[in-house]
Amino acid sequence: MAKVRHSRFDCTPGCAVEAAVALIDGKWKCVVLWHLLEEDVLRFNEIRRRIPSVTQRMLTNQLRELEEDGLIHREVYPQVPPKVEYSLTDMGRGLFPILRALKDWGDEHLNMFGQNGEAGKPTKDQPLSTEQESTPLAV
Amino acid sequence: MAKVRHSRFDCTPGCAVEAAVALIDGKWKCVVLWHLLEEDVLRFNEIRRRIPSVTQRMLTNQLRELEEDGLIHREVYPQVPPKVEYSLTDMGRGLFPILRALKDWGDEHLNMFGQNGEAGKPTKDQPLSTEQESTPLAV
DNA sequence: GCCCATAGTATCAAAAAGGATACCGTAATG
DNA sequence: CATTACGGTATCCTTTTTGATACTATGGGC
Repeated sequence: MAKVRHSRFDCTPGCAVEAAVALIDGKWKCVVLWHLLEEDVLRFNEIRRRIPSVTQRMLTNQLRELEEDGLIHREVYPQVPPKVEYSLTDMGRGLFPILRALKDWGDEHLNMFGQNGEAGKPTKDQPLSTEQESTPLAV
Repeated sequence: MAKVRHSRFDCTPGCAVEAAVALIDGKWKCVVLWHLLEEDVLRFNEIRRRIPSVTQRMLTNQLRELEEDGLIHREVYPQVPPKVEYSLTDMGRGLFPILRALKDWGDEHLNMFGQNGEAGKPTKDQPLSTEQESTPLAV
């Protein structure tokens, strides 16, 4: 994902948007960023414990990509039980308005989730797809 | 993508964020949304012409997912040369602050793209060669 | 001597996303 | 009669992403 990210810039007005989306796109990146916004500094397993269902490999991947993109800083302490601290860079902290806007939108429109877990899954049995009966007439 | 979207809500503070990201996640969704923000109403092939490198199948997919998520409205006119109009719903228009924030961030931090096709990391592909900036770009 | 914690790698397999191509039915156009 | 435009489907294939599992090195506690 971090490899071919900037391969489609044929969308003139959406370039920056897409580029920014690409940075926070990833199954766990937002959550990681969010936790780092809250806690400032976290070690690898601290993050892991805060996101129970992430696997070690995925967390490593996401952290590496975030680091490549300059959003987080990785500080390795040459200790023998390894110690690695993750924190946001200035650039990463700059994402706050985006995450804020995302969260606001989500809170406003998707607040049916979050309280009861799996609430509405509008996959294929939701009636909002085919408006067969009320099609406006042609001109 | 639209199928397993709400399957990981174990991230207490990031729920809404992730849910919102999931909606605009997809290779062409942002661009489509952006164009619809600009033009209000567009037909299928109008969108297609504005995004030259999207395939018919992908555009259909993205539009269907956006529709499923309630972000766009699909109006089918029962004409014989088919006519389908796409427009944003209120919910879709509500995404504007997000896209705005994304674009601002991108403009601020990634402005090395878009003007001169260097300075980035073109990776292994073509270094984003087709960079014809000629559209009005009113946003 | 054995096990745990730390922060990862390596490898394989499955699933999802995306791309390429061909096809559909009809109306108007040439 | 053939072609074009419209808005898609259907099918096959490749690439990308994700998951599961096993493995590493080392020091300290038991």
